[in-house]
Amino acid sequence: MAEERFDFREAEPRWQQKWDQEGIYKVERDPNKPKYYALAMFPYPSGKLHMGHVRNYSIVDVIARFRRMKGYNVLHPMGYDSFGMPAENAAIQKGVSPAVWTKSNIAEMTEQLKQLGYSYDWDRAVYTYREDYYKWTQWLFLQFYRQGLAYKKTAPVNWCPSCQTVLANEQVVDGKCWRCDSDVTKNNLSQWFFKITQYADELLEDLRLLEKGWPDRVRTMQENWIGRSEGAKVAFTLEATGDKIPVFTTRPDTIYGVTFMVVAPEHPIVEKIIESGLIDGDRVTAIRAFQEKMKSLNEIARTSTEAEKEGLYLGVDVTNPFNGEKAQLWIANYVLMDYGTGAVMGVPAHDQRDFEFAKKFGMEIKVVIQDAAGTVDAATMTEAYAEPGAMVNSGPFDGTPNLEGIAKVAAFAQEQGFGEKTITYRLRDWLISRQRAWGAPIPIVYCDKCGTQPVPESELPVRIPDDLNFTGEGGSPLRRHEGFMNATCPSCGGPARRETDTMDTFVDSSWYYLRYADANNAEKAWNPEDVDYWMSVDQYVGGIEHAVLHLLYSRFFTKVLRDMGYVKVDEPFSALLTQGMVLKDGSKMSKSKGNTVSPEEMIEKYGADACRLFIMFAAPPERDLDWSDAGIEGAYRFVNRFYRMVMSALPAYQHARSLLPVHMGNLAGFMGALTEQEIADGLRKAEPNLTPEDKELRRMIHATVKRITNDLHDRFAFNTAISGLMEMTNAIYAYRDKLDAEDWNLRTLVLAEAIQKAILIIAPFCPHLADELWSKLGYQESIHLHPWPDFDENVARAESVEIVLQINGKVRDRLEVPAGITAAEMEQVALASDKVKALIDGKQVVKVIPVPGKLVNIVVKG
RNA sequence: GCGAGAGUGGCGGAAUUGGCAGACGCGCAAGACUUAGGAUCUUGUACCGCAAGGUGUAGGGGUUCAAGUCCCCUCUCUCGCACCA
Repeated sequence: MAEERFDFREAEPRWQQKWDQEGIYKVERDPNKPKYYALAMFPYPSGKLHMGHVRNYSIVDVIARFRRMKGYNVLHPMGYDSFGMPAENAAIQKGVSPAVWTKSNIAEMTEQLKQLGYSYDWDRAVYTYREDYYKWTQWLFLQFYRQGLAYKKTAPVNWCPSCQTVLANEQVVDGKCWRCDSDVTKNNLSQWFFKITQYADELLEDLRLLEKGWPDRVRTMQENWIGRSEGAKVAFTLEATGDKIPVFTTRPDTIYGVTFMVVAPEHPIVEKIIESGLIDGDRVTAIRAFQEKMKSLNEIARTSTEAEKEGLYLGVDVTNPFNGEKAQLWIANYVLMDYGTGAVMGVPAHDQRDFEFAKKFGMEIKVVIQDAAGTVDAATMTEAYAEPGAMVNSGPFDGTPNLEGIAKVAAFAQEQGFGEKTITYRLRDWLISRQRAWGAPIPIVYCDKCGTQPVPESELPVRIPDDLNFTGEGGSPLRRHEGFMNATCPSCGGPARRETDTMDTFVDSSWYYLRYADANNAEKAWNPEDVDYWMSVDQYVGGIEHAVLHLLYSRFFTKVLRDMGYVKVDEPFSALLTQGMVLKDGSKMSKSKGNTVSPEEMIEKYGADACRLFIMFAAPPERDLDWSDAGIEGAYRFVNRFYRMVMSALPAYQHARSLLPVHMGNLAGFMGALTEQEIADGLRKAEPNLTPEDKELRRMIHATVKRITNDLHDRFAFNTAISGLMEMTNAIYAYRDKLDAEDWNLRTLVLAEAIQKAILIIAPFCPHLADELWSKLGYQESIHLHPWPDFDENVARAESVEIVLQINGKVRDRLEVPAGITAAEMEQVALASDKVKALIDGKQVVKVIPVPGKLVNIVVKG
């Protein structure tokens, strides 16, 4: 008996099959229930699940199961983000087609997900690589195109030499490719973009809607990424050619302090100056050398704060439109072509970076903001003065407080016609072209006569041919596929070339959460009624690495689709939980370090339930979790301890049932289960016979149910919820040992109630174990369709509580007092305590502070 | 450099609103059962001290009857941004 264990190897697959057959996790729209959309970021089908996946999906599964039991209509779907490089690499290396490789990985991962007992509605699975999905990705592209939100332009773009494709800015991390870590270079190419900058302001503003639901960290990261900056644009004049060079500045109030100007080495004005013949050959050679040097450095090396400031005088001067003063024109490493206007005014007195540059190259420092004491002095200053002050040496603005000056100077420039107030963003448009074949082809053809033509919607999808030749050389295989390349122009019917770039896989994942609402629609991307019912996602869970990638793109998509009338929500994800990583020995699991833990082996050894329980118990969800082999052993032991607890209580449970009249619900016979109502009614009858131990167990159970419910509902404190469950289990063990079998009567309902509630609570964490034990109680229907246990406030309330007596804040005694005790009574009993009396003897009681139900602090002197 | 988060026993972590620091688990120790146990059950387990008692939440200071929690300074770690004009 003592060695009895939960036979997970037999029971887990059996329950999985039963759930599948009965379709208990399938979900439809239901106007009579509140809806709840629980979503995990869908995986790339790389082959096998890793522990990070298990953690992510276990968290969402617990949330989904809990909400389901709480009476919500829960949408909990899963799918695969299944376009992308690894499939193509497999094709190149192993000669297997990307589709075959992807499909077999999906099959394997789906099998694993099923083994873990996740409550997905598999009928709603989405697979981005399939025609029935990417047809709609292409359709969405056409909608964007029609709105002018998809456009093609030639620009310097990020190029990953290893992936042989361009990348969006968000996909370049520290100057390296987010996927393969190679150094990214800049290439000038004609590429397709989505105009995400058109939504920059709203994407920033609406972060406020997410204040409650999203972590500060992610909101801040998006805020920084969008990088809104208010200021002014002012055009300086290159007298020699008459060209205007606009600069962007956030400090127009310092414009009278300009002593030089710097442009990016690749700024077009540089070419113009060279072409104009204004400067001699030696200088041209020097400029060329400087440009070459900058080009050879990657972005990080060139623009890091650590890097020494480098610059070169171009030999020409510009004129400040405010005062007509001349300033030297330079190029320098620290000025970036793709931010602002690529040109910066140099105000060394009031900008630290300009100060350092001026010091190094011997430029004049001119003070135009003065502090109250008048101590800012160009001759003695050792760093830029960036504090507030009054404008000086600033013509008509002298005496103006500089913070007011910012707006006034900008307004003046606007009046005079050489500048304007403006806002600059760090955010760039989203480059979506990829020179890869395993993605959704961009539905565009090029006709010599008619130009760029969108593929008509009726001709979608533009299919990826299944006879592509993956060699790894010579660019995308689509380019070499004649059948794909050659198209007819939808406008004139003449011969045309097809666009051979595919879309960034982040386009696929920017709308998959909408497709889940209506996953099998062959006529439309989705039916608005379904999307309106299910959206927005109530709880989204995934890794922090998508803070400015997927999460920003999806927000953008939602806003565009809202403006086009396809969705009604402003934001796709009302609440976001970023789960921590799963570590081993303090560092990230990786094959190269050899510190991986395979979910497969863990499930095989301890079962899915133990695995899920450990991962939910070991750390709060947003924190990193260090995998511990001893820890999962502990979870495994608990699963069995729980199982034994219920099994050993079954005779008492059955005894209680035999004492109750057979109810309608129990007509199935003696194997029928006790309903909550029957237990509650029976306990009411048994009330006079209940011993203090009985009452204490009931109190403990009800109080703990309350606490756990709160942990799960309000704060995703799965770890403390599980510790509560363990405490319940410990209490039931202790109680059971005292329950004398000779003395059985309706009292055994106390135990019946306790185990029933405990099984219900463990259900979201250990779904197989719970259903197994639930059926042992006699229930025919799955526990996962049963409501979450409730608790009775009156039962949960303790009759007496232990209070602490403190003297000067130190604990000196403890007393058992009635729960409803008043502050005055507390004070009285505290001062009556022998221990307290002895300790305060001969001292003066200054103050007595009673805290109801908790403690009394006696402050004494002397 | 800027921004965010974190720092609590041997370890993972708990303390929800300023009110008993260390719940729960791991590990360890002892006992019971046992042919045996790495199974199971029970008990103990922050530190110092024989004890009474004292000390203790990165370090220092402060507010308060009372501080892991609030305020100020310092240190360390993690993450994000990083010459953004």
